[in-house]
Amino acid sequence: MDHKKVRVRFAPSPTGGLHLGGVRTVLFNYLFAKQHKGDFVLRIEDTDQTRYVPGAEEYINECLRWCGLTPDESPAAGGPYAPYRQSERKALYRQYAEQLVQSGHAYYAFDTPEELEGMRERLKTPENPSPQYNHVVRQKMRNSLTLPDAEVQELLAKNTPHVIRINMPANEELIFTDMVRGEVTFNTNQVDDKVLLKADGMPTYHLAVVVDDYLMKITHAFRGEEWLPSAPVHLLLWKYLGWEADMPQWAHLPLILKPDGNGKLSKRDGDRLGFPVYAMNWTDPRSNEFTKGFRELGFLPEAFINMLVMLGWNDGTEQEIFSLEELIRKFSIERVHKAGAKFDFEKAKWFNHQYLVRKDNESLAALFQPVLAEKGITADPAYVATVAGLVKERCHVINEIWDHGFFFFQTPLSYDEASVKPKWNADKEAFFTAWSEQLASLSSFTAPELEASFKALAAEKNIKMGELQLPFRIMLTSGKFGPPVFDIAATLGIEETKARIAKGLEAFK
RNA sequence: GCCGCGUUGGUCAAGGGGUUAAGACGCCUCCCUUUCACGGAGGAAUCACGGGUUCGAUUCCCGUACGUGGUACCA
Repeated sequence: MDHKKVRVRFAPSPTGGLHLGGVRTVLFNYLFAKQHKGDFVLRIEDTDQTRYVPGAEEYINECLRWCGLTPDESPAAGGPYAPYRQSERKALYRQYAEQLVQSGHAYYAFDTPEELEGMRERLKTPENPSPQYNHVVRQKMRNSLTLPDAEVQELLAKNTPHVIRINMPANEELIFTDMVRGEVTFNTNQVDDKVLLKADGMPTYHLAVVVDDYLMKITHAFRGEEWLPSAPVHLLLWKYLGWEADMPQWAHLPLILKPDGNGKLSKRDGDRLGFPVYAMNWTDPRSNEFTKGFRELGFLPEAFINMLVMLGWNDGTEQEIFSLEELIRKFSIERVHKAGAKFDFEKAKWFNHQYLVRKDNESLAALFQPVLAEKGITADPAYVATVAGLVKERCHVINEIWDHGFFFFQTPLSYDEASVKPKWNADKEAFFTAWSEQLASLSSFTAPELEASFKALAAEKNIKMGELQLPFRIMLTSGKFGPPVFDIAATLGIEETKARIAKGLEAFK
């Protein structure tokens, strides 16, 4: 093989939020590059000016930063092959398209959008619902293959709007080796004369991807499986441009599918099924449509990444939890699955839970502070860390720390009285009144101390612990949930504990 | 329609001519815990179908079915 430095790229178009599948493509690119001590470049494919969405590029940068998958070269960071935004490379592409026209591998086409539409309408039949501009149809269209030379020259001279199309050969078998699928075969009859250069002078994806991959010395091209059908166009372009020897190795990654079948996972499915599809919150600046993201839902980036990598890849062992460093070491494109994977949000939450439990309390507290701030609550970092430590094993996402620990930040307003009242009596009331009184005499307000004195008094008054613990819990938390009661009391502190006992006693009467 | 790609429990998946066909998520039962979780022990559940090849196919080949992607001056 060769000894070229590995260079890969992620080439999104800035049209909106970054999809799960996009992040996974980034991840595979990144892991492969880092494993081979290569470069990972971010290239923005903004050749469709009508679809450009302001803010989308910044959003992509921020997603990558959050995930810890920072590109070595990008529009923001620059690099030896700048610019990395295709709109800024516009002037570059035309010469290559013209070169292809010269060599007979491409031609000018003057058909207007209306004429194309008309052709499709005319040729459409039940057997052929989408007629292509192919080697037979092009004979009847207005292009430099059918028009007299003089007319072509005149049209060009008059700046008549035109595109440049690839001249797909008839009936050629194209074979290439895909890193995940092995040998893949196509017949050129099945692919149409794709537009290479649009009327506005911008290249289409097809031209831009090969020109830029060549110019940027990309060695391995990973992209979603949806690109497989247009691979023959790209293969031919590499060949016709005379760059065959430098063509990257292709890897078409399996898609991430809807959990309930039928198609690629889309952000619509997330809304419909109640889970995020985008990495981070995204608001479309034009429609103001809001789509929630994994980050804001309370996912940890390392868990998000781990969950994504397992969708289509495994190392052959039973291990499921991997750090980024470990993934860089162990990842192999050969072990990537060929088939698409249905997204399972339950499993995604399980991954996050694994990371939540392992994470230190201080970090969790820091991540949880914004959630508290949103509720107008200010709390001491050390206190929040204690709470996080107490409730984390029952949370799937950061935000759930609130669901399982809200009572650490606010006194219960109402109680699960149905679980207390039926068995409530004067003896129990007396117990709590007495115990509350003696709290001040404890040598330390800690869980073991509290439990010891609680037990002692219960024994003295001849009441079973179980009969007492539940009411106590409900006084403190309002319901049947939460960490061990004495841990809660110890965390709350003596004043708050006494206050809650008093308040509970009132409510249970 | 045509073309490409795919198909191991509900989901993610290991395996790959002879196996009791791993493991994880989820689900169910029990234990732990007089809360909820964590944890532990069990359980139900899988090789799409039909032909070959073979002494033997989940595994190799061919069909079929199904799924999925593409079929734009979108990426």
